[in-house]
Amino acid sequence: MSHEVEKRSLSQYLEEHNLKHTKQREAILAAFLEATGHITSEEIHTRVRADHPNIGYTTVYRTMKLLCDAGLASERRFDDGVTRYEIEQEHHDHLVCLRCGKIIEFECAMIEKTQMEIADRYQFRVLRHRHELYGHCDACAEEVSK
Amino acid sequence: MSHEVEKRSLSQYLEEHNLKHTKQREAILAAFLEATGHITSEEIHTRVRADHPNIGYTTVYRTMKLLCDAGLASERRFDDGVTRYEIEQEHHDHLVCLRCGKIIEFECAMIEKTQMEIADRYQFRVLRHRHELYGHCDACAEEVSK
DNA sequence: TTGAAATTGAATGTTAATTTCAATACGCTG
DNA sequence: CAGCGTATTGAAATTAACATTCAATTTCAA
Repeated sequence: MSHEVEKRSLSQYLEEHNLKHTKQREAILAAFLEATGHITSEEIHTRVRADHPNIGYTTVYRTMKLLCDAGLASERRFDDGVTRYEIEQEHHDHLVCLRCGKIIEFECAMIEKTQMEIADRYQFRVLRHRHELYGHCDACAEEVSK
Repeated sequence: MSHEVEKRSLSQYLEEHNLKHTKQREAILAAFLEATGHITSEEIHTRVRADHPNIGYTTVYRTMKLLCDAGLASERRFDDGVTRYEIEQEHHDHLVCLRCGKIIEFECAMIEKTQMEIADRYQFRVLRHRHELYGHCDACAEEVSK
């Protein structure tokens, strides 16, 4: 059985917060971890339903919020207006293809540093940021120019 | 009379696209230009109503889209989920205070350059980007720490 | 096993954006 | 300057995504 670390992490969070350990939560966590990339609650719902036909969308929706609180997932909302979830990991930013929806992650210490300098200049305390580059990925750029 | 340049610019756009020149469009443009900063259609509607009580929200909404198409305004949507409009100008990014809503503009050639280098690395053609730093402005940071 | 408390999920509510459609205004054309 | 085709207007309805409600059900500690 995989994802043992995450399962334990969820259990710990549930215990610490006097929340209950349910099959639904377990199943949703598993479905989320098995998927790769940036996935919507809808998509997670579809996947989780394959094995657990009675799990409702609302439960998926609420569980994803819970996984975010528990530090296992993080929420992203790009310009298409739908919320997606990704596995929580080191901070990074995104390249988003406007044609095929492909999402590439990047991180750049230089930009992070520069951005703090800018904030300082305005006496601004940065709590979080978003930095997204929208355009066309390699394959789509080729298609478009045809 | 002020905003002559913008008025002419709008007229030209309307003519070129076989659209009609109406009092509403004129009034909405004026209200938008008189306001400073990042304003919602709601707010523009309220302002324009002071002088023109019969102009409906829908018209403001549509006219703001039109002004964007005409290159006079640009649309922004920060993490609070409401769309705001700003006067079209040189490219820049934003610092957004999560407490008071204050929006500070910044621009940084260094970051722009670095970001293009990153895109190149992934063979990605950037068409636009968003770079937003969320946190507390000077005054709010002080309040919060009290 | 039992019962208080948390969870579930269908249905409903919310919020902001967007579209519909009948009435009206614009601005050519004659 | 009157007529007329087309664009525009604005109130109301619709949509889309997120969020909440509540009665029924499940969990888990005692």
